[in-house]
Amino acid sequence: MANFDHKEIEAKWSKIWDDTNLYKTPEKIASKGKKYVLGMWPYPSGAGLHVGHVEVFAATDIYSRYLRMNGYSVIHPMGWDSFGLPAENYAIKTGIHPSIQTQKSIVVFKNQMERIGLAYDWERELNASDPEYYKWTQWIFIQLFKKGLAYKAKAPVNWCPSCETVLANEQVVDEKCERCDSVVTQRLMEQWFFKITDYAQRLLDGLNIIDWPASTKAMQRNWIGRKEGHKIKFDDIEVFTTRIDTLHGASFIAIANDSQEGFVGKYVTNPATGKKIPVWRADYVLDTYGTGAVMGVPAHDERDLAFAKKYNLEIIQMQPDPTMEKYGQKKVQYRLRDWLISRQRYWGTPIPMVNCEICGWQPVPEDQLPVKLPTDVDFRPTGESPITRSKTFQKGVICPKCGKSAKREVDTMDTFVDSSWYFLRFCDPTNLNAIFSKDKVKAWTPVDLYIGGDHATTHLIFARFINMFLYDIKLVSVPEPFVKFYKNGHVLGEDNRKMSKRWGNIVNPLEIVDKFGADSLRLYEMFMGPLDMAKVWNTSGVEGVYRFLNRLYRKFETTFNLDGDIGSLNKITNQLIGRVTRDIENMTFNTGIAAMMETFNKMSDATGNWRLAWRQFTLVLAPFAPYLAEEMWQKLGHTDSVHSQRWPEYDPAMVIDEKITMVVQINGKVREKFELDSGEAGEDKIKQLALESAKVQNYLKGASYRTIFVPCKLINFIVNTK
RNA sequence: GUCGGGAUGCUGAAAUGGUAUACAGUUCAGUCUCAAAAACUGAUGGGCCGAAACGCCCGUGCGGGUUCGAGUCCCGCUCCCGACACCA
Repeated sequence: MANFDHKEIEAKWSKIWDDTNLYKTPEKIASKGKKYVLGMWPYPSGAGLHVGHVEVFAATDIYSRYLRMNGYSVIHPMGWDSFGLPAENYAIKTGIHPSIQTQKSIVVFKNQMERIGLAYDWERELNASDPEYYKWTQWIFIQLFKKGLAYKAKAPVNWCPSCETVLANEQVVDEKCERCDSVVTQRLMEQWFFKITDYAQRLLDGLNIIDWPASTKAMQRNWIGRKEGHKIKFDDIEVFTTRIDTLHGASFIAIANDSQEGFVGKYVTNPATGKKIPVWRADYVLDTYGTGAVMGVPAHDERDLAFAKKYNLEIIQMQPDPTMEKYGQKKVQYRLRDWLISRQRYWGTPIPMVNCEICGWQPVPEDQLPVKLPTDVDFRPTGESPITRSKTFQKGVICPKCGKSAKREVDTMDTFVDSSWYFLRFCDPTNLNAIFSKDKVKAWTPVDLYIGGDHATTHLIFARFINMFLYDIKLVSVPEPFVKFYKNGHVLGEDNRKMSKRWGNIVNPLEIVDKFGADSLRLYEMFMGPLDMAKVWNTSGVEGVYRFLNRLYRKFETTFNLDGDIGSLNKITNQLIGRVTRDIENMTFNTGIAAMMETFNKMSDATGNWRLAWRQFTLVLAPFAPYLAEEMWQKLGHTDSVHSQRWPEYDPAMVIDEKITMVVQINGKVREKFELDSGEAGEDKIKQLALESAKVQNYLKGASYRTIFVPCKLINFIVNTK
């Protein structure tokens, strides 16, 4: 028998869903309430959608469809994190402007997303590199500046001498440039920072009220790195320590070193002992943490000991003494550092600041936003920001304060700024007068379910920070933007390695769609295992779910019209509804799909009203396999979409099996099984049956015993051996 | 080193403290076919006893413990993955 024609039904239903605007976000929120479901917006790369994207997007798609069927008003939007280095590098190589390449990639991505049946409201589509979007990214920068939370200061940055450009930390791998393998050096440059350190404690506290994976929370806690300790003065040198109880063992002071290790040539007083101790420069002391100086206690710290041994410094043996606390002052120290957002790159949001020789840095007046990215720019790297070379960018720029001629900032912002607030703009994506309407954001936020990669110490902390800032200036109504976050595990290539051109192990999701259909692709990726675990791709697994869908549809075609009395079918589909409901709620889609397969396997032996059974099955299948479910729904005689139906109710009374297998254990080992009517499976009955069994008798043999009875499960005879 | 997560058949994996290996894949055998593919049926942790059936033993990384009963809880390890890392 022929397989169902996935290409035909996908084309047919895609068009109808599009024409009827089926996935439009409702204007008014239903009495049941709202749900905001979001997958991290992707960078639209030239390579098109990756199977890893599909995993995230299929998961939010299933969940949002389920919530919609449960009567919630659901917002499930999508957009493009389109600024960034890959497009710029491509431009350097080919001369094609990044906006052209980006636009092309977006078209490809969007097409591919539609082909895998993702239920997005495209009327809310956003694009980070669109001036209508980055205008408001700039606006946020100015609000931060006005509150003293954006400032410019000298800072060391990563510099690739061969590419002649600044690199982000993520682009430095083992101290080498990710692209050309040159050793990266540090340069001191004037940079813009966001003062995220002001929010350190609140970012830490907020973790207690959100439902995130333990690992992501732990990473953020470590990153913030709160430590309670003491500041201690050794004359004019102040140190930070968490072990003030070892103060009397401090035999030297080590300060951060900007040239070479060695004795500074001066002594300071240990306040606890009154002794003079030497001050040394040491490699292991960081300028950026604490006070940039530590007290050296060789007897209690390995690094201090190593240093003391190396330079033959005194090692004082002692026991910790809590009374030392009186020599210091309590101090909370964080590891978190301010967020460096300047980039000497072209393809990003221009920093909306003007430098005046008299008035200093001034924000561009808000009515002059956006500061548009100039198009007359040679992207080739020369060591300065490419925008410097624009002939138009600085034309007629005046200081907003004094009106004299001034210069614009030529750096752009880190793309993580763009993605720190996009989830808010989705609530009111086309607003021309404001960043968004407060009411609309209040209505839809927080995000109820957020799924994506584990950017614990980048995107996920930056977005919390920006949201918290917007909360402080009363634009946003909740301090935490993402109530529940799920991270997806990586999908590895068939050879167990990260998918990469280098290994030639990349699976193109669209090839899978062509061959097996969008439903099979979705189902397979969800069936592979738990969402957050790393998975290895296996194409024969796709064939497995494909076979399942074909078997299902063939059976459907020959039975969907059969009416009949309520038979065993009704019970199995009721059980299915119960299981799949629970599995979607728990985000364990793999077991939900297994439940559908199991149910289908059972259906071949069952009897009853097939039409009713298929109706239930189709509704349960709909979030997972939207195309096939829609086709089945139509065959069942409906004229409206399966995706606007209510999620089926199940009758708990129907779910109880009338036959129960009771197990008889002897000392915890299974020795006998009985099938019983559920009404009869009481303790007395099962005990009587067990005692009648020759096998059980053999084990009991007149020995004394007691029993443990677990209703509907088992009876355990504990025999007194000896 | 610190923090987090894991370890179950040949593989992906399932299992509110209660019948371990559901659901798939793989492989093998069979049906159909001139043949192959597809589809369908069956088998697929190790061992023992057997002609077969029935049955028995061992099995969830290792060693202990709690419990009538442990993949699951507790203590101590080993290994793997991820993040951070001279953070005082």
